[in-house]
Amino acid sequence: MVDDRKLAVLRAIVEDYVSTREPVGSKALVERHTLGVSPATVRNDMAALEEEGFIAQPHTSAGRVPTDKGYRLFVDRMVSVRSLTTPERRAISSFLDGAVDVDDVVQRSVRLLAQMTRQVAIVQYPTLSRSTVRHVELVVMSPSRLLVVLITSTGRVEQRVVELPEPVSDLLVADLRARLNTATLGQRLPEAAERVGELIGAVPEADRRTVAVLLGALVEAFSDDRSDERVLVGGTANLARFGADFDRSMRPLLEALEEHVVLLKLLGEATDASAVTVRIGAEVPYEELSATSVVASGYGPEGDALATLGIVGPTRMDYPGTIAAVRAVARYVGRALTDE
Amino acid sequence: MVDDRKLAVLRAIVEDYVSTREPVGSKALVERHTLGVSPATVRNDMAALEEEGFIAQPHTSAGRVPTDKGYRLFVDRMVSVRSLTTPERRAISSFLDGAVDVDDVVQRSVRLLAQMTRQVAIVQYPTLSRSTVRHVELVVMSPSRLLVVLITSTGRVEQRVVELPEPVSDLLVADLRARLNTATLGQRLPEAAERVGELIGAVPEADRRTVAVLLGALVEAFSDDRSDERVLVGGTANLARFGADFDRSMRPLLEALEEHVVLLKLLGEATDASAVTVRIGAEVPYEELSATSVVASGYGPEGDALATLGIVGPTRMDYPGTIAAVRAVARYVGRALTDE
DNA sequence: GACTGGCACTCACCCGTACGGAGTGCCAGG
DNA sequence: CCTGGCACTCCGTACGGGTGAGTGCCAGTC
Repeated sequence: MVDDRKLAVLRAIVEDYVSTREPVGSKALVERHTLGVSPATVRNDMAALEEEGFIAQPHTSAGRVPTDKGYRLFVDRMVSVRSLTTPERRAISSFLDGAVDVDDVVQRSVRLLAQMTRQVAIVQYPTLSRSTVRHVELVVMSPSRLLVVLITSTGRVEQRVVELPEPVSDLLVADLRARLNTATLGQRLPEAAERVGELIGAVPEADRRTVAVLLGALVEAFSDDRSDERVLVGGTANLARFGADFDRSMRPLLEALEEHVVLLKLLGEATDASAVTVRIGAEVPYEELSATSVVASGYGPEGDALATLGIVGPTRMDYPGTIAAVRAVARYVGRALTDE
Repeated sequence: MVDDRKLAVLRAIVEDYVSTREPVGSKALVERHTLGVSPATVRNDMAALEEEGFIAQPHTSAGRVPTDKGYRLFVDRMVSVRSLTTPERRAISSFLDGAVDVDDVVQRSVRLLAQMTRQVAIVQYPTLSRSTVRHVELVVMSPSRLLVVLITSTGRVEQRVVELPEPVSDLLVADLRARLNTATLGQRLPEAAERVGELIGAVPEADRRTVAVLLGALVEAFSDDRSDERVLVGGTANLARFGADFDRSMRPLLEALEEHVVLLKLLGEATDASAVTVRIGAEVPYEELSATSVVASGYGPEGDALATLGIVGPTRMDYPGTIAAVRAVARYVGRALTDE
């Protein structure tokens, strides 16, 4: 039903519409692309494409516009992700390499993404629960006050001061420190939290009450997921290019950008660090955002998905370019985090 | 020259224009306000006001619109800041009281401010250099690694791990800890940094080299002013109400909102925690933002200006309401920070 | 002298109409 | 199966007159 030439026509329509923002007609199409057929033939193909819901007419006797379904087909069947040029790669890595800590990496990424795609960029902070334990430190501040420090694979430092019901000996602390590190090193935080819970069995009966408090604090530090909800948004100024369809598409988007929980849902679950997800129009899980698309990707060191980043923009966007940009930034951010 | 009735006319024009967004004419004015005179008289006053540059006509035979100078006069001479009603106060304090830490206070404030004023709200994080030392802690992690913890009056915790060139004795650390705290407690950070520098003299010759490294890290923690540049923006969705004058006023504003340095300059120096500053149109230090006004105030515990917060909006805004809101939020945020 | 009512004038805005252009669907012929 | 031709639809724009809100000015009144 959808033969090669119809696909070519759809591709041409999508490309023209994205660049001109205007419904595209059969005549203009054959002029700008080398389809090798006459406008009349293109019209027939268009009628067929419309029949199947890939394109639509804003009104009778107007050109055609791709539908969500049309973009979907375009993205699925026709986007051969171009790899970036060497200068582009170099620009990205030099931009990210200057980062001094995790926060800085995230900030730079969001800027970079916004700049490259000319869309609104969203970067989720590396999820605590997906990162692993690099080091656990117990520090005696006073006989009954202990400082618990957790350093994760992404370089994040979490710390807690614990007030103990009874004093603990340095010996016990040293013992615990050693046990904790061997038990949790390299583990993901949720599993590490379980291991920590199990350690209570190895403690002398007399100290259990005190140690339980201490371990409790540590488990809490492990499972503190406030950072899961943190995202950074950038490139809002690119919204200005939305222009006319203001109240319809822009207002809800601006509202969504303030609700970080919404944004996280938009980005979706990070599945695989190398897979770019594209959600188009109605596929986006918010009705108000039915005129927007989301292009997202997981990212993380060594292809291990730590968190998600992506962009939000009008359904009418340059998918090949955007997908390439998101994929590239995700990859380089992953790399930058590993080097930390 | 500008007698009472002319002021009344100006006030009426400002109020009507703010609420209707349309040039206001003499007839409509006498209908909606009780000025006690006829339209013709109002017209004469209007001509005088226009002569002096307080109002202007978009085109001949149109109503009048306040100029920047007109708003300025309105704000200076006619805004009697209404105090908030008891329910309003209660709402504010209950909203802020739920905050758990400094970050949370700032986040809640920005939301509150955006909601109350229906404008874009900006809150600067409490400036480190203006807060005081609550506690300094030195913790031995291993013979040659020391953890330095600084807790400020606003509840912010800064920490550094210092690698020492040589091991230090617990005794020396205990001594330093005591000296540090007596020397810096309650001091503002910049002064505290100086005191710390002076301490080196009291240290035995043999330890100086090592201690210098340690004190250096502490001074750095004291003077780390990254937080000075941190601001939080909220209520961007309120920009949608700008509506028509899109590219002229909105795009530059959206761009400015991404540049935190620009925002800090917009908010201006916090002078006094109780003084609300109003910058109107061309008074704003950026040409692109000549269609916007900024209402800002310092805030801090006990009236001591720690940092600044405020809103940005169109010159056509409800100044009395906005000023009241900014003042109130600044006051309550200051209080909320003291309670931490 | 200050205020008022009246009057002529000026524009922006809102139609209704007309028209050109781009685009479509359909059909007959190669 | 493709193509050229043709009639039709409808958007966008331009033009023109009518309407209404608003102004400035002036002569009259308290």
